[in-house]
Amino acid sequence: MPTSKQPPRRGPARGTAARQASLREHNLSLVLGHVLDADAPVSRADLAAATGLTRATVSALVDLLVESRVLAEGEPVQTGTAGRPAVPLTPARGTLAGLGLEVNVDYLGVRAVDLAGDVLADVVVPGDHHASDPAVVLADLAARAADVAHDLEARGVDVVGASLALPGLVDPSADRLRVAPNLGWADVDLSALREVAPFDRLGLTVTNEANLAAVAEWRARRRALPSFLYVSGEVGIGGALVHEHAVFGGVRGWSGELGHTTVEPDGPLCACGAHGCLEAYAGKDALMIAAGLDRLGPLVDLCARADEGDAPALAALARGGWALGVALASFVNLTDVAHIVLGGIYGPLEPYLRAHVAAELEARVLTAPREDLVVEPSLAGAEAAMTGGAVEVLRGLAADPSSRLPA
Amino acid sequence: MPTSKQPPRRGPARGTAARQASLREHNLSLVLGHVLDADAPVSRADLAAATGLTRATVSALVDLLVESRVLAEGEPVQTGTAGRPAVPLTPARGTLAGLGLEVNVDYLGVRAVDLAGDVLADVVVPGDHHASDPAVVLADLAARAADVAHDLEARGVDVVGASLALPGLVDPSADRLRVAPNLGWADVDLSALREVAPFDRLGLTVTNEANLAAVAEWRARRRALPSFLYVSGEVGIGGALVHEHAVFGGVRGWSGELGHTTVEPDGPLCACGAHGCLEAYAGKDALMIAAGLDRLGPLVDLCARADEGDAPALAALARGGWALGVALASFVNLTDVAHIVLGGIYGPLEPYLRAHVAAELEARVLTAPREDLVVEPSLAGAEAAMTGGAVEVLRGLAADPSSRLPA
DNA sequence: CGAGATTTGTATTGTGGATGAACTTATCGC
DNA sequence: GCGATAAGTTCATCCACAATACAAATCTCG
Repeated sequence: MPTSKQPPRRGPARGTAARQASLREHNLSLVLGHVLDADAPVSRADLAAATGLTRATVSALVDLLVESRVLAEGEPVQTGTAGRPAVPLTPARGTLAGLGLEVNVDYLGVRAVDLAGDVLADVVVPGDHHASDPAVVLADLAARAADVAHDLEARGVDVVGASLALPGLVDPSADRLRVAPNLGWADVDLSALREVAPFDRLGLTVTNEANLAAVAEWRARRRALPSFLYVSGEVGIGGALVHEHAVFGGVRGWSGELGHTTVEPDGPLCACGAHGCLEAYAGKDALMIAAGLDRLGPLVDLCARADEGDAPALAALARGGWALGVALASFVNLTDVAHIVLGGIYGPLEPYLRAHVAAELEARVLTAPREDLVVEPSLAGAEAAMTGGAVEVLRGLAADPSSRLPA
Repeated sequence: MPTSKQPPRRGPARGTAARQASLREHNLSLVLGHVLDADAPVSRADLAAATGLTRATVSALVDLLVESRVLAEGEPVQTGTAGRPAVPLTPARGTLAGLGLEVNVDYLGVRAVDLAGDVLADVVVPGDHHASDPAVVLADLAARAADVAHDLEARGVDVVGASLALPGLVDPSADRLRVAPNLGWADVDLSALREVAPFDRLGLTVTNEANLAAVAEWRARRRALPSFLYVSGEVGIGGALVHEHAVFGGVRGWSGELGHTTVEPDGPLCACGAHGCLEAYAGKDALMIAAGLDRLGPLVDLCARADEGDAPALAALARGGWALGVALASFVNLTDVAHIVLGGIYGPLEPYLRAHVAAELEARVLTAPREDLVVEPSLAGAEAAMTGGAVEVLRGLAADPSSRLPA
């Protein structure tokens, strides 16, 4: 999880001493998790059966969660069966919200999501941030975030945290953005941002855009897909592996540079200085240029050309799809992931890429003859990373609801 | 961890209800972990300071662990400082042992290791298991394991479990070996093996050889390297990523087929049916044949030729090292791992491969200009997977020492 | 329509494990 | 030998969950 950071320890026996209060924390999180994951409202009795706790214990925990506005009680409904009707419990609406922020090449924005999944605020500001000044852009973003937080709090919503998505390599330990090629940013110190309102109150975590988009995808699939690879196609190509409902964040906290998987060692020169990287075949710039279009033009131009049967466009997509398939096949052999979600520009392009990707996967994945490998376009919607950031904040809350309990 | 298997759940709130006994389990494991990780014997007071538990609680926990022969108390030593001398606590020697088993192409064996790291029994039987009959080989292995377990128990050693390493894709959910190309095994049902002595008593987990070798490497480095990539070079090439002291086991429990990373999409045909896989450049067979040697010959032949300056041998190693570097660069870009350990045949070959690997990493790894990336030969010793299997059994014990408490 | 059955949720008492303070044990320094 | 110091133990207390009993709300059936 991008949010959790433990101090480094020498051995495998991580963690800290467990005391009585730890039981509370664990069981609060357990109960809350069951309510959040459920498709329909559940009762205290349901929770007791599902968790193995007694009804008395569940009641005590639920009362705490209701009091702290995390859960809401509905009106009892007659189900037609014998017995006292159950009180339905649901995630509270409009009480607590996570803030998801994003700076990307062509927009910035702020989105607030509550525990029920409702979007309480949504600000998306188009703009060209190519070669922009980080200080200016981030100050603009902070001001808009402060406005949103202020409005929400006036409406009685507690904002519990904020998460910023950036299209680049983030180093959480050094608290800086290492490099975001498409913004033209490098070595941006992020610690100063945490001193600025509203982040001085809310806190702020900064994460790679693909990782947070993957969280949004996970939620969009109703938390039902435990493991998948999210591929974020933009100018660069990011990947985020979700494994057992957790984003695998790379060894040092940043990762997923799928775009710099080598496809052909002596292939075209990539912006990174190496030859034959996936990005040089299947990044947005590479596709647009190969199709004879403006590098900065809208993606729909490429789709339109392809629909017309334009030969250069089709060739660009075939080559991009082929390269993507080669890179994904290696990735699948390494991780055995069985589900691949194509996001970013690959969402709309999926119909054009599909066959080319599938052919390489079929030829190169070891388990292809025996196992199903699903490749699908993303369901996470527009500005997925903004949604994912907000969801990630709420996931942090769900992992430790005791932090929100009234004193 | 290969040993732990939870039932699949829908959401992120994994785990089960925490009750009072959970505190004991957690804190027992915490205390034990500190003793196992320590470089020197520690006292109860040290443990209290390190864990945050009170001395009273630590004492109670340690007494349980001593009683169940997991920890041993030494004689108090005068340290020269004031105060009552501390009782040094160490992992018990010769009381509990894990059994590590392995079937590989040219040998099979059984190794027993205790909590102190001593090898209590070691049986390695050379033999050619190319195209062998799984039933015959596994029956042979079981008989030798039973002998070892019997001898140990006659010496008062409790054997707490067994772990089998196989050079292939293991599917723990279906309880079968899917395929082990170099043994010529495919779709071997492993559940029957669990009914045979001694595994009917000891239990048995089956894991990919590279994953267990990585565990051995982790221990050989004194548990001090939390994250690294272990590369197992044999006829095939496996990889195991250790992340925060845990083996990343792949999404479905098997993984790490580094050997089938595509190096050149139109490269030489690989045994898997695809073209240009790493294995076709840098697998043992590929190297030997390219050097003009017998595919099945000993590795020292290749080293000898290289030492003589034999041109085909040097060319084979250059090409293999180049391909390995290309594949590892993609892997590093995906995971940001900062430490690569070369095991199997790459241990002895490391001096010959080093420069070629490093050149490609330097050219292709995004963070190469800024970050140190260490590539080293393995320290885990011969038959690393056998050691790793035994260690893994003991790690399972350390994670839940309450299971060994006397009733 | 009323008595029993059934299920939900609450109140009460008991238990296990950690805490914290006081106590005992063993050594050092003077 | 005596105080200081540190390790380890004893014991009363607290806290969270378990178990049991009970109250509340609905259905079923005579």
